[in-house]
Parts: sequence; C-alpha cells; structure tokens
Amino acid sequence: MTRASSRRPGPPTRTERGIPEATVARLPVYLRALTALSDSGIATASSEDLATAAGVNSAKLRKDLSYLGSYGTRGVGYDVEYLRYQIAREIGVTQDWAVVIVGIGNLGHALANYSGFGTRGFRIVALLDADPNLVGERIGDMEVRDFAELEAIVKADRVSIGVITTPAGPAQEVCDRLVAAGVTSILNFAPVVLSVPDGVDIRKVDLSIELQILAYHEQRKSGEAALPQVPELPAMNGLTDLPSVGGGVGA
Amino acid sequence: MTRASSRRPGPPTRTERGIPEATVARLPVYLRALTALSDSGIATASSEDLATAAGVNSAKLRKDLSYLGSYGTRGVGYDVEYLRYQIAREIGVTQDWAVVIVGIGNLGHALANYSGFGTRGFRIVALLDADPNLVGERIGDMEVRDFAELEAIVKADRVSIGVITTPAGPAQEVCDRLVAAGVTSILNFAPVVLSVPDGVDIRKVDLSIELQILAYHEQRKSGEAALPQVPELPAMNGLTDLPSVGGGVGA
DNA sequence: CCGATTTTGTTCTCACGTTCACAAGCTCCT
DNA sequence: AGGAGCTTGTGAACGTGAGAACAAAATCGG
Ligand SMILES: NC(=O)c1ccc[n+]([C@@H]2O[C@H](COP(=O)([O-])OP(=O)(O)OC[C@H]3O[C@@H](n4cnc5c(N)ncnc54)[C@H](O)[C@@H]3O)[C@@H](O)[C@H]2O)c1
Ligand SMILES: NC(=O)c1ccc[n+]([C@@H]2O[C@H](COP(=O)([O-])OP(=O)(O)OC[C@H]3O[C@@H](n4cnc5c(N)ncnc54)[C@H](O)[C@@H]3O)[C@@H](O)[C@H]2O)c1
Repeated sequence: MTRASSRRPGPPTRTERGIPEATVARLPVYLRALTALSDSGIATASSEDLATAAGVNSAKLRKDLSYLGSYGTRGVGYDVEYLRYQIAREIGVTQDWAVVIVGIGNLGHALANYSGFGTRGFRIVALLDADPNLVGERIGDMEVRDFAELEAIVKADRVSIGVITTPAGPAQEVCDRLVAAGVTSILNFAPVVLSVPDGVDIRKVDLSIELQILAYHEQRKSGEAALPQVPELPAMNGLTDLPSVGGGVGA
Repeated sequence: MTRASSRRPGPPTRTERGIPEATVARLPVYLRALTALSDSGIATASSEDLATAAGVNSAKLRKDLSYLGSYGTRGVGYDVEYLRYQIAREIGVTQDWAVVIVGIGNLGHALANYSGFGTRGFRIVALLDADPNLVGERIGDMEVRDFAELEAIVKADRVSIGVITTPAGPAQEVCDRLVAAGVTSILNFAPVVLSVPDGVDIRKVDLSIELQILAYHEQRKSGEAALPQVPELPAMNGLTDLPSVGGGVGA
C-alpha cells in the first residue's frame, strides 16, 4: 500500500483507505465483469482479460485494484471469486441495502418490476406515491403505499437509499421529506437540481442530458463546416419542461 | 476566443471549436436552468444566478460558457433568451433528431410514454421489439413494430440515435444491427459493455452502478471503523446477472 | 536449484478539469 | 463627462486522472 511518510504534500497520496471517485465508479463495472467470468467457469483472469471484459485499459484496471490491496498474484493474475468478493465487500454489496422508490408512474413501475436489484445487494422495501388512486395497486409481490407512511417505513426498515421518480415539480419537496426521515443517499430521475444538506449523497440519472450529449457529437459528425455561423435568434424549439426554478442553492 | 499562435504546445489550447467533454456534459444542465429562468419571466441573469440554478460553481460556469463565445455583458450578465438559443444551437437541439427505441419491455414502455423527449429536440420515430406478441401494441400514438423493420426505418427517417432497452443478452447483437443500419449514436440501458466501431458514440445509463456507488459512500458513513478487516471468502450475495461474457473488445 | 517467462504493483509523466483571483469592460449615477 | 460599482472572461495555480513503462515477485521447465 502507498506509504505517505517522508513525502511532503506530494502526490495524490490517498488518505488511508480513500479511494479516488473515478475508481469507485468503475468498481461496479469490474464486479459485473468478474461475475460474468465466474459464470463462464473461469477461475483466474489476468488484468488484460479483466480489462477487456470491463471495457477499460489494463493499466488503469491494475491501478484501480491496487487501491483495494494486493489481491493478485504476479505471473498468474487474479482469482476471480476472491477478487469478486473483495470488490463486493469494498463497495458494500455483501450486505443488503433497503431502498424506497417514490413516485410510481411510468418509470417507477419499470423500476418496481425490475428484478436486477434484489440480486445485487439492494432490497426494495416500499413503493410510495401520493396519488390515492395508485395506493393499494399490486406490482409483483409489492403494494403501492401512501407517501405519508414514509417516515414509519424508513425507521422500521432502516432505509438509507431513496429513489425519486416523481415529476420535477414535487421532487425537491420529496427529497426534503426523504432527508428529514433519515435517508442519506438519493438517486434522482427528475430533471431538477436537488439541494441536500452535507452528509447526504445524491446522484442523478438524466435521459435528456444523455441524449443531448449524443446530439452534440452527432452534430459534429455530420455538420462540420456546413453549419450556419452564429445566426440571430430565429424561431427555436420548445425546450420547456420545468414548472419553475425549483428550490434552493446547489452545493 | 483563445489565440493559439505564438504559444508552443502550451496550455489546453482548444483545437478550434473543440469543447472539453466535461463542459459538453454540463451544457444541457445550463440549458435547462436557462429555460426555467425564462419561464419565470427573468430576462437577464448573472453567472452567479445561473450557477446557483444549475448547481455548479460560477467560475466553472463562466469558463464553460467562454468556450462557446463571449455571449455575456460585463457588469450586467447574460441575456437569458439569447444564451439559451446559443447553447441549444451548440448542442444541436435546434433541429430534431430521430430516435428509435429497441426492446419495449418495462423500461421501453416507460420511455415510450415519456413526453419529455419531444419537447427537447428529439423525436421518437419507432418502437421496435423482436417479440411477436408485442408487435402491433399501441403506446400513446405509436405502435410497436418488428425489429426486422429496423433498416428500412433508419433509412426512411434518417435515424442517427438508437436507444437499447433489451436484456443484456441480445444487447450486443442489437447494437451491431443498429450500427450496420447506419445509427451512429447509441444510448444503452442494458448492463453490458458494448463494443462499437470508431465513429460511433455510445453512452450507458446503469441503475445498478449508480446504486452501488451510493452504497459505497453509505458504507463509509455508518461503518467507518466498525467493519471486518479483510475477512476470508464467506457466503456472499448472489451477484449474478450476465448470461456470459458478451462480445468483443471494448474501446 | 536457477534462469526464462509472465504478470502484477507502482512510479513517473502528461493531460485534463477545477478553482482562484483579477484586469478589462460595461452601466449608471452624479 | 468622469468615476464608482458590478460582472464577465481568462491567466495561472492546483488537483485529479490516465497511460507508459518498468522493477519486483511469482510460476514453470530444465
Ligand atoms: N418515463 C420516462 O421514461 C422518463 C424518462 C426520463 C426522465 N423521466 C423523469 O422521471 C420522472 C418520472 O417520470 P414518469 O414518466 O414516471 O412520470 P409519471 O407522471 O408517470 O409518474 C410520476 C408519479 O409521481 C407521483 N407523484 C407526484 N407527486 C408526488 C409526490 N409529491 N409524492 C409522491 N409521489 C408523487 C405521481 O402520482 C405519479 O404516479 C419525471 O421527473 C420524469 O421527468 C422519466
Ligand atoms: N426495468 C428497469 O427498471 C431496469 C433498470 C435497470 C436496468 N434495466 C435494464 O434495461 C433493460 C431492459 O429492462 P426491462 O425491465 O425493460 O426488460 P424486459 O425484459 O421487460 O424488456 C426487454 C424487451 O426486449 C425485447 N427483446 C429481447 N431481445 C430482443 C432482440 N434481440 N431484439 C429486440 N427486442 C428484444 C423483449 O421482447 C422485451 O420486450 C435490461 O437490460 C435491464 O437490465 C432495466
């Protein structure tokens, strides 16, 4: 492991068990690749093999893994099962995390029906919605419950992760309720910037943004020199979506 | 704009109209913030206002915008409408992009029902699935069509963006078909690393990975010094998902 | 037991991204 | 008209991340 003694403020110098964020984001990818290899009956894999399966450069993969410890064997490679467990432990998916989903509309239904969570260390303990017409509906082996029950559920099941799939309008309010109830990690699908207090982690998944990034590159491919250069405000597409400029300040 | 003459290899030196990837990823966020401000009847906004609405640091926002040109006025701020148009043009959402969705299951249905695309420069021209039982089903004002019609549709509607919402197994195959048909940008929801030829852009949205990143940080919050230190392979959670180690090499 | 071979873990360097800090430029008030 | 007061645009410092390269450690064959 990297020593941080005689070196001044020096290089990155991980502050003891601090794994770079970029690495954290890749660990789940490695975990999946290892699972795939394991299912194929492969017991040992080199960094080259793993890197190929995970779609990254092998030097990067080795450096990422070195933050966790020395789990490989020189001249041989990595034991697939062993490394898989070590990564799973580091991420924290060897235990189950209780999750609530708020807003059981189109997207909420899809997530509720998705089987891929339970098999990966996450357990959906409640589907919540404010719409009385939805409350009571059965989805798989679960039932939609009233959003008002949030606090009781979070307490009872020690829920630490909340998923927001409501429209943008109520998202900040829902977020505040989740935080107040004790949820400390939030995955947001609504197209708004949510503000949360320190100590609460938030990640967003935003389809429109992904598509727009693709569009940007797409435009470069085809257009190149065939685009109008700084035209003045013509009629533009309706780009409307948000009801108003939501809550407070971002981080 | 930054001159790149008498300076040697020098600083970042954008290669003429080349916008940093990190900036590209934030432009859609700014666009949304501007739309929100515009809808609130605000005509002018300072970088501070905008940064707050977009959830970023104002220096970063100013630098990002400076890559597009000098669209602000010192001492005043940015004209909301004008800047909004400039960003929309830069991203490429002043024109409509034709999109196909492949795999109309839980997630595909949700996307098909989502109204937020049409209003942002994207037009879903086809919903495709290989399952004969699904073909013909109506979703909103669209009808699910056979995946075999892909090539014809891509040609007819000049489709450049494809969305994959099939299970992981067939995803690479579907991806190859899309590319062969002429699609050059792909948004993938299946939990696999897809390989595509040069010139094709691919982005992935992966719920499980997002949750796992949250879990990692969550574990840090509660556990801290209370975690077992490198235990030996005990019974672990089923982390299975992929059917086997998919296609070829990643980028 | 020793050397050839393989593959990890790590160091070094470069590129990229973020943030600070401030001169340049605009508006408004006197 | 001239100066005070803001706010942009950007140069420079800093931090993080990516990739090349290689020494250290393990296996295997003779
Ligand atoms: N459907 C998609 O494919 C898609 C794609 C991208 C983004 N999104 C975003 O995801 C979010 C959900 O999309 P959707 O299509 O499922 O919307 P939806 O309208 O179908 O569902 C929203 C659900 O949230 C519930 N809800 C509203 N206010 C609530 C509150 N205060 N507390 C609890 N529940 C509340 C509603 O009753 C409804 O059931 C939206 O923000 C949307 O912009 C959706
Ligand atoms: N549902 C979710 O909330 C969710 C969450 C995270 C990730 N995902 C991922 O998104 C993908 C879709 O999930 P889902 O729940 O909608 O699955 P699903 O099984 O409900 O739907 C998949 C659809 O793809 C179709 N399909 C299968 N093979 C095909 C082929 N070769 N060509 C065209 N169509 C084909 C099937 O007929 C089916 O309609 C999966 O890869 C899943 O892992 C889903």
